Amino acid sequence: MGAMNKTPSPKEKAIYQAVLTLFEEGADLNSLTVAEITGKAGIGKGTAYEYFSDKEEMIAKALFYNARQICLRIYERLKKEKSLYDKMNLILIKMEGQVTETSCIIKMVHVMSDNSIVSRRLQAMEKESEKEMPAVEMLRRLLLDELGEEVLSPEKLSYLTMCILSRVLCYGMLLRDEKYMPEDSREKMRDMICRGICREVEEIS
Amino acid sequence: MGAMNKTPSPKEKAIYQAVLTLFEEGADLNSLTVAEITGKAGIGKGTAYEYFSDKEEMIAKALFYNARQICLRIYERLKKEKSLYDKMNLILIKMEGQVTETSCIIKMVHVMSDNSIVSRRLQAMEKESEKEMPAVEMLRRLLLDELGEEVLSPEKLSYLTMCILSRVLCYGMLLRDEKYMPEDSREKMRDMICRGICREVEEIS
Amino acid sequence: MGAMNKTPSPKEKAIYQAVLTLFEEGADLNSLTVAEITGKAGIGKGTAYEYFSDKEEMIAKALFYNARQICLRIYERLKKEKSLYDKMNLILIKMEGQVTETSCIIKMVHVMSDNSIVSRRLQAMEKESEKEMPAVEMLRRLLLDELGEEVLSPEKLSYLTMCILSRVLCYGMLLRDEKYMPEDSREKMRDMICRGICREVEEIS
Amino acid sequence: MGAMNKTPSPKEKAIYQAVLTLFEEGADLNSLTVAEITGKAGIGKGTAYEYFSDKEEMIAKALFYNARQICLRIYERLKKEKSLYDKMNLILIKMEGQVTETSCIIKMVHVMSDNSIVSRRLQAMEKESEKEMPAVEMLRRLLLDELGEEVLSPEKLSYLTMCILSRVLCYGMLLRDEKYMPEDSREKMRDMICRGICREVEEIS
DNA sequence: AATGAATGAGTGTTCATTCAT
DNA sequence: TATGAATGAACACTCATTCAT
Repeated sequence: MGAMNKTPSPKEKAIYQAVLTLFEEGADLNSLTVAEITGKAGIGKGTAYEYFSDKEEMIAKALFYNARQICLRIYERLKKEKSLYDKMNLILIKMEGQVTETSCIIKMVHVMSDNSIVSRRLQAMEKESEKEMPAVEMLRRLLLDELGEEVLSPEKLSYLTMCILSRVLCYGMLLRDEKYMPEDSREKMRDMICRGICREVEEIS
Repeated sequence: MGAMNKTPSPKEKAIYQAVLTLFEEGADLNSLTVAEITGKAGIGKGTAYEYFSDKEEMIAKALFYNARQICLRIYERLKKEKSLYDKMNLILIKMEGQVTETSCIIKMVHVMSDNSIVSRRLQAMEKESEKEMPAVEMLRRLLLDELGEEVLSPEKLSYLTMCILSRVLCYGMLLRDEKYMPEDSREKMRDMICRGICREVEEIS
Repeated sequence: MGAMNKTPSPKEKAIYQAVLTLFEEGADLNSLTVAEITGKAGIGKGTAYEYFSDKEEMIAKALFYNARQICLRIYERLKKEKSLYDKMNLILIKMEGQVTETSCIIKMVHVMSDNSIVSRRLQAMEKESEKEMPAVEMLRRLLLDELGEEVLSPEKLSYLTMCILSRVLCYGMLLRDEKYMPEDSREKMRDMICRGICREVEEIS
Repeated sequence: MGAMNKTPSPKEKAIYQAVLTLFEEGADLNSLTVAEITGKAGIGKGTAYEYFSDKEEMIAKALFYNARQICLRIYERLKKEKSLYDKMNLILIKMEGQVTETSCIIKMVHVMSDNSIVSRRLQAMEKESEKEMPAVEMLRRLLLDELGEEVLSPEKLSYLTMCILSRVLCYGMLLRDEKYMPEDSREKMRDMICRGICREVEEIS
């Protein structure tokens, strides 16, 4: 019932933050335990159940909330960059390093395509709140800022959004597989990706 | 060392097939149980442990094996298509429908980026067997067929491979998020994607 | 560190008592199951793991605690006997009958010399708590009461302690092997043992 | 059916030897597995079941057989020693060191007083074969050699046998508890024990 | 006779969830 | 409202035993 719209209570925030921290510490979201979460949050196990109906809700809402906060933050930061190229480049640079803000967002994108219970919760939340995944929302806004409202058909907007998201995932995968990549090689790679995105946006719009 | 190279024994195959079937039935790979797997495979629980050291190995090897088989099959099928555009389009078409061969491959790509135990197993297998993920291997081969060996620098080849993979993932996500999309809308989307891929390949190579 | 020093909580006591009861019912300590123990203790299986890290700890601590309690009780009882002969005789008499308090102590002595996990736990507890096995502690105190502190060299004290303990074990074995022994025959045996002990104590001290 | 009386077949001997070796390697008799035993014996798992009805029989018979062989060997060796004192002293010296022939015999004595299945098997074998535990048999023979047949009442003979056995156990326990004991200290201890035994034998006989 | 692949009953342990305080 | 002790269902994994070859 639109829980997503209210400002979370301090206890809820504590849970959200705990999940984020655990994730940043390298935990596997699928094997997080309630004890770990509430322990990290500094509240009692029973208390968590006053605010969430079960473990999956804790994690799903935490992912959603955190991804949203991070996206808002990144969005503000990106405003300072002039060109689309620079904006994209900044996002890619932010993906380097083991665990980053960005990877939390990416994680959420990933989880969306599990068949896990958390995944189904996230999808339900998306439906219910009529909000898209924060990452998608951010990229869409970025595109609208760039191209002006209503220039694009919804289809093209969807395409371009996903297109950018996929490039970002792509860079993430490259970083994983060839993490020995030296910085100058990474720079070339980022350049190819950013130019690819810009080209595509021009082409489509 | 290189267990991946041997032809799997009938029992191993039974396990692999069972995991595939369960996945096709919508199971969450992270909450598969050994009892489910061996039950579906029609063998005793203990028997599985004669061939695999633990549950994670069963699932990881099953994913790897199945993805490989499917990729080989798709690769053969793609040979019949003349142009890169048609090849890509066929891959995308194959992704439609709730559970498909392709989505099994995509699943494996996903799992690779969990922090789950299965994920770590897959990564170890990749290292050890010195084989890439089947999906990557297939796309790379496709590109080499298209452009001829050694025209591309390894960097560009990696980039293009990931680039295509991420587009495919992207289409998968679009299908999920807006699955109400009517067929003609999907067709437009596929067209944009395939053209995007072709454009990129030309541009880079 | 020194968990042995605290008064056990009610749940811990329930576990200790359950192990004792099961042992009295003739169970093999090596094949006790957690389900049996917690069932007999009247608590949930999970609860036991709030107080003990694993099954072996349950059994080892139970043996230690029970043996200690029993030894304290016997020690008080023995104070009423005047002579060493009478004290020893009382201990031997207490050993008759299939399952007795004494046999619980003996059991612990036995377990100490397994290579079982429980055995290693007991030995570790002995080290850590810097307390000897309750049976040894009791006999040593008995000897000190008899002979006065510091009359004996530590070596001789150790020797005499073990000497008595081994006689008691010996009587236990005789009872097992020739349990058809009529009472008057047993009495003669006890007499020989007690006289042997007294003779030895005099001789050595 | 008196299986104890026949010379064991080569496969049986292999099992017996395997159990002995495993024991010498520090295995806990309670957690030996059939796979370990047959593996060490170099025969198939199924084969073992042609000769033994179950795991417990394997272990019980192995203990009995091995203890018997060892006792015979020790008995022959002891003949070379002139006095009872020297014989006893030799036995004690043989007990030093972590795992020894002697400790195998002691182990059997221990197992006899478990409530384990193996223990019950051993007791049944003792009954059925009308043979005592090898260690007891050996000590009894030793005493008869020393004192001549039929000087002693059966009761006194039993007492003295157990008396010696208990001293040996006693030394074993001392070695465990104070294994830091320097050699000269151990020598004193052995002296006390041997003199104790001799004194007792004289006294009683 | 000898084997070892196959089995599944049995066990230790975990952890989401509840509820008395 | 907040807690965490208590719970027991659920699960991975082991291993004695069987039986087809």
